[in-house]
Amino acid sequence: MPSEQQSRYDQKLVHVLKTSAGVFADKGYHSTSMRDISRATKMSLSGLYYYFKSKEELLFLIQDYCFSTVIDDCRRLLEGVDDPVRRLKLLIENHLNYFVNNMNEMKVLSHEANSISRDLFRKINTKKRQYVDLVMNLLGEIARENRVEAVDIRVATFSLFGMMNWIYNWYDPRKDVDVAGLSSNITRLFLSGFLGEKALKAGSLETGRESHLDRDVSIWQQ
Amino acid sequence: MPSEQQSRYDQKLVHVLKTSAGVFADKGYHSTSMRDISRATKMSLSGLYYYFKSKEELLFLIQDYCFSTVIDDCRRLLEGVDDPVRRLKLLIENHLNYFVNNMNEMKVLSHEANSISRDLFRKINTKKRQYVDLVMNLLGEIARENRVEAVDIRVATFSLFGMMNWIYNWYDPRKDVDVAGLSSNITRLFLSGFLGEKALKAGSLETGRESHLDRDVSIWQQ
DNA sequence: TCTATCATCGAACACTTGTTCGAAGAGTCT
DNA sequence: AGACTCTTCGAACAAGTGTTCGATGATAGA
Repeated sequence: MPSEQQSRYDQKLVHVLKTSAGVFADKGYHSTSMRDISRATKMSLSGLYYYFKSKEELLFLIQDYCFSTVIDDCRRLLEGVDDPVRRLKLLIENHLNYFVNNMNEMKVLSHEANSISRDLFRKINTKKRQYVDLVMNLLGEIARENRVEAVDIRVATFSLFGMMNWIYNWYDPRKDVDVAGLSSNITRLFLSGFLGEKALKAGSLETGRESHLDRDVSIWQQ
Repeated sequence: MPSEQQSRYDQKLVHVLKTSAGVFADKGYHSTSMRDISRATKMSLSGLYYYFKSKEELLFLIQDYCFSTVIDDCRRLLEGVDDPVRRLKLLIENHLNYFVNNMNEMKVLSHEANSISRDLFRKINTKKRQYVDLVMNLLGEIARENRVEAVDIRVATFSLFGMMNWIYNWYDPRKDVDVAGLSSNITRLFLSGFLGEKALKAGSLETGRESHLDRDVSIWQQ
């Protein structure tokens, strides 16, 4: 519904990207052949190259599109929210929600980060660094406000990312708690861990089920 | 010193495994060719096949050897320790210490878990499941003792593994805190997060620098 | 020194890989 | 209809893949 303004080209490109992401997520980038992609997309081998000029660019398009959306959504969500703890909670919620609903793409993004050459890697990495810095600064702010001590901010930052990004290794939507549960669990786990004994004083830690995210679930809004 | 009982064969095998692990960690398993391994080990292409019968078995040997050591070390370390919190702390310490000192092998183990075929995958996965269960039971015990509520044990378990296993994506021994610091940070982060406001009551959470691990640092004890 | 096992090697094989190219189909305008 | 661009395709190529095989050097026990 959001826009039938996409050209046939865009629609098909999106279809190819999504399908390819599924195959990459399943078999891994390097052991997926262009023939596998051709089979999955029901397009001829050479026909694929009308949409990108190399297998690597295909990977890049998936990663870039996917990551850009996470960041944009995040920015939009945090707009106007000042309390850093609240900001962090929203960020975690957004990240996990997106991850679970676009597991294939996010797995490719997390797992194949180094399967890409220098130039293209740079492009994605600047965005990634911005995102990481956002979290790191947020944690720094929270630490200052709550006089958190004896915690290395870098370790804390990447511990949080580890908790969130590792889920593609184990999370099964059919067996495990739903996204809201996952989100509140990880938020509580990390935040009260980070704040330590000061967790209660910090307030705003109610694990309410009131999700701020019932928006579209797909990256490619198709 | 632990044993010069190794035959020339064993010594060379270990050398090949360690070198290969380095290449795999660097370029990834699937985009490393046997010719790359041949170059790195300074052995002929065909000569390699005297030590394993396929590229996949090489990967398996690395993973199996590496993971077996982590588990064995862990078992030995936990022997006789009863307090579950203490047990968990030792486990985390062991895991991280091993990870940092054998970054290549552990990266291959974490990152290339699915690059292996069904049969061999099974072999490693039974060990892995034992290890995961150990942690999961430990957390269950701790949760019961301390009346931890509103935390999904499975989420908590894999969050911990996420924190620990993600480090190959960011940890740089030259820039970051040392292993002891990493260990105490993550332990504190996770444990006081898991216990929540009951962290203090649980005691034994002093982040003492008294490491229980000044033992051998290499997997292959060469 | 002879011999049997261990360890290594060069050369080749069969196969898959990513990518290209020219041609032909589909779609839309005049 | 024709003309023009957008999209798709089959066939082929050069390069790289994992693996095998028979032969040769090294090693150590008799």
